[in-house]
Amino acid sequence: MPKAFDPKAIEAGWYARWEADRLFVADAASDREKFAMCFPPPNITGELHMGHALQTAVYDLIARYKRMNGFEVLFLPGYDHAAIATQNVIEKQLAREGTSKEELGRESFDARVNSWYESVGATIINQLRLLGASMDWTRLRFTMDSRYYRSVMTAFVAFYERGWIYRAPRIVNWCPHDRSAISDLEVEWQEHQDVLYFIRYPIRGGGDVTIATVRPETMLADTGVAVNPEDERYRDIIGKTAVLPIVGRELPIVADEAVEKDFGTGALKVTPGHDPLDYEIGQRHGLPIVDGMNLDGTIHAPDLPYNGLPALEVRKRVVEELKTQGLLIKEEPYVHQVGHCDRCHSVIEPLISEQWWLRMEEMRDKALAASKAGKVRWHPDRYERTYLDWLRGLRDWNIGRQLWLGHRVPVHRCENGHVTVVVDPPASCPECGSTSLVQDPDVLDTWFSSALWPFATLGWPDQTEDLDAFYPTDINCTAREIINLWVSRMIMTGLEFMGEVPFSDVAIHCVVQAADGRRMSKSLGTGVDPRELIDKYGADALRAWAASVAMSSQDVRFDESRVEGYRRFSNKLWNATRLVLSSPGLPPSQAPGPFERQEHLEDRWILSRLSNASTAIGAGIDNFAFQDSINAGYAFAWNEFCDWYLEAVKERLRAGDAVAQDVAYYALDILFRLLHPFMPFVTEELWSRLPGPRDYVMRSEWPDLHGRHLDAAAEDDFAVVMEIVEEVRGHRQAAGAPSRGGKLHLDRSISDEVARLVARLASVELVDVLEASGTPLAVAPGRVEFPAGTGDSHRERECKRLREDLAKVEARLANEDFQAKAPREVVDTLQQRADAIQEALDRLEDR
RNA sequence: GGGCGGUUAGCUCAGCUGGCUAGAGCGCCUCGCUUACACCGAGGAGGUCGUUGGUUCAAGUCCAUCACCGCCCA
Repeated sequence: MPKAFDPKAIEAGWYARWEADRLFVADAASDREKFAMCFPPPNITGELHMGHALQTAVYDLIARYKRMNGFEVLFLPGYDHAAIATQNVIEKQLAREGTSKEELGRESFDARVNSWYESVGATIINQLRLLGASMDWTRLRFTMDSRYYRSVMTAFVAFYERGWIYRAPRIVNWCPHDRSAISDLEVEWQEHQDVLYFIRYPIRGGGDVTIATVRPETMLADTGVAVNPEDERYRDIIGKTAVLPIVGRELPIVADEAVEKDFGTGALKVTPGHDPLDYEIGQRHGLPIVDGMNLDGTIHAPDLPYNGLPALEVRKRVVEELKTQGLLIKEEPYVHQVGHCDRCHSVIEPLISEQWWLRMEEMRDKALAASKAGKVRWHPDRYERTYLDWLRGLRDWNIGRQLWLGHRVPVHRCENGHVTVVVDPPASCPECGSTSLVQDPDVLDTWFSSALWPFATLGWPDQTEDLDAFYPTDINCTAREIINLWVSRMIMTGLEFMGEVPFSDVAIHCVVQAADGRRMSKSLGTGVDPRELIDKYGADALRAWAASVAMSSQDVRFDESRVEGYRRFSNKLWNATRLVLSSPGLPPSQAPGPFERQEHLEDRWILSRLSNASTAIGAGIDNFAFQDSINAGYAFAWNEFCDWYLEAVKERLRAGDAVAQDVAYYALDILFRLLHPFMPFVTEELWSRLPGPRDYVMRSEWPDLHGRHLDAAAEDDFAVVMEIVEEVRGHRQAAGAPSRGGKLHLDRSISDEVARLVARLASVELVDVLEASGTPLAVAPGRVEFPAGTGDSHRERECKRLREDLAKVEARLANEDFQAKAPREVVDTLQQRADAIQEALDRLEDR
């Protein structure tokens, strides 16, 4: 075995073997209990980032754990076409090449998109393999595959037939760059420094009213003025008519409770075509809608010189014009939230547009009922409220998008105006037989297709064996921001089409931030590429780090040194194994135990600790507290097995002691299995090197020891060993003595076994008698002496510390209320502690 | 504006239903290349647990208040 562990040397090889031996392929026909997870499909927009790496690590550790626990596990991979995002990426590419999708035309664009899918899809798959994800690649799914496409169409038709899909003009969030509507959830709000303009609108018959707006350019589409009915200032102008400057349109002045008295002047210009609130006010008062903007974000005002100019340009010109007319009263700096497209970051324009809508009422109610019945458990549970709050306020979903990429709405119109909504494109109109059919140009919101993921991937609407075997799936793990976009919608469609929630548990993992505490950003260069980390530290290190932070109560600032720490851990495991394997006279098989031969204290102790670790690691996974598992594994392996056990048995191993060999092998065997879900590569490698015939560690049984080997007496005795050793070392270091040598005398009350272990671990010679010149120990009756001197400074430091402790403890014990009200146990424990400190002090002070 | 989370060692984070003598990794200081590992070993320094009140025999842990940071939804 090489002296240092090199992740690169083993990782690729193992993954290839796992795959070749079909370890990850799920068998729907198996009679084992099924466990399924459909991996959240990454967007096919490019490389995977740290969030994906973390999420993959979590999923995969669960998958491997469940396999080891005897489940037939399906871990299904895939990716998502992410319509808007992907279209944006490809358009940017085209722009760099000096062309555009319009120039290419729809067909060439499609070809371009398809080649993109191929290359990026391969990149994503490759990255997941690098991470060691044990996914069933035979079941890889893509939302644009023909089968998946058909599922999406089927869902649309089913909704349509239920009467839940309709087409209607409404105010929507319009992205002028993408020339598409987007949903409320796809709007990002950013703070803008703007100007609030106060503009005077004359009133017919005398007087005027001043309104305030940050968007003067939209006034061209004003159709009313509104004031709050409670507002004394404006009571007498309600019902009058204002005249819109520049345009000359007559604007009824209406009273509406939605108007905020405190904003601006309290009088609101109403532009129903370009503001959601104004739209509602307009509806209530029968105000007409004027279309003031083109779909590319330029101003639509046919009779005015502004027609066709960009909105910001018109803003300037309108303000100029108002100034000349003396109608601009004042300008104030104003900070407010402006919506941006979360994909291309353009400013969102609210405008009226005819769109496809999906009625959500029935699905929402079913989802709420399912929650009430406790069908979905959330981890941490507080996220259930996030989900429920959103559901309760849910409105109809705008599922149409005006993009070139995605699932085309399966609505076909013939020349006679008949509408056909079917899964497969019809050859002719079922009503009039016309063969001149035109399909609706809109595509579906990407989330519409993702919402079907847990069952569409399994073959729905066909009643496939997979669907039967693996639906409902078990766990969904994702980021907070996806709860409403995706998780809730999966739950709703799952209930609707499958009659059952798509998974029983939702785990929300943390967000990995850059070192500055902000989101990692490619454009700012604060992103970290998981592949670089794998390259430097190995996939195991990255995964162990991910498991240690994934369920943090807050988002985590990325700290590379923690990943590095787990690489060192891999190396530690490697070298511990190397030491054990160097023991002469290897046992022939891997069936150590049940340890009928006489074990030494250190053997009984490490077995007890191992048992403890196995419980802790399993419980951590079961409770979605992965950090507990990884911490328990790390502490056991490094601080107990390596630091104490191996040091204690080194000589026995070298001497070929069969019991020590058995115990060491056994502990490593169990340890690698316990760590395998977290660090699959290094554990596979090391486990395979242990003696005896071996299959794959993932196919071995999960070693839940159920308390086997627990040995309280051994733990107590070994604790004494550790205490004495540490004190001796403390004295040694304080005395400036060399790292070995010196004499130790221990009282007869200390067992021989403890004494011998102490002598070995502290590198001192045990003596029967020690002259009074030795330094007394605090933790046990005994004395230690080094050739260089006694090192009283350590002793003095200890005395000081103990006296301070004692004072505190005694003060608490002296409190009558404490004695009277605290539970007996607590009082007793504290009293024992006081006694112990006193005892130690007595020993130290007795020269 | 509504809701949620966070504020613990120089840094990144643990601390469950109150009993802590507050932990880990990294970093720092002092020793040590002792045939598993210098990707290491031994020893050590470092925290009035954001503020101010309250409940309690006892509060990092519960309640309230304020301050700052972040997220979600309007």
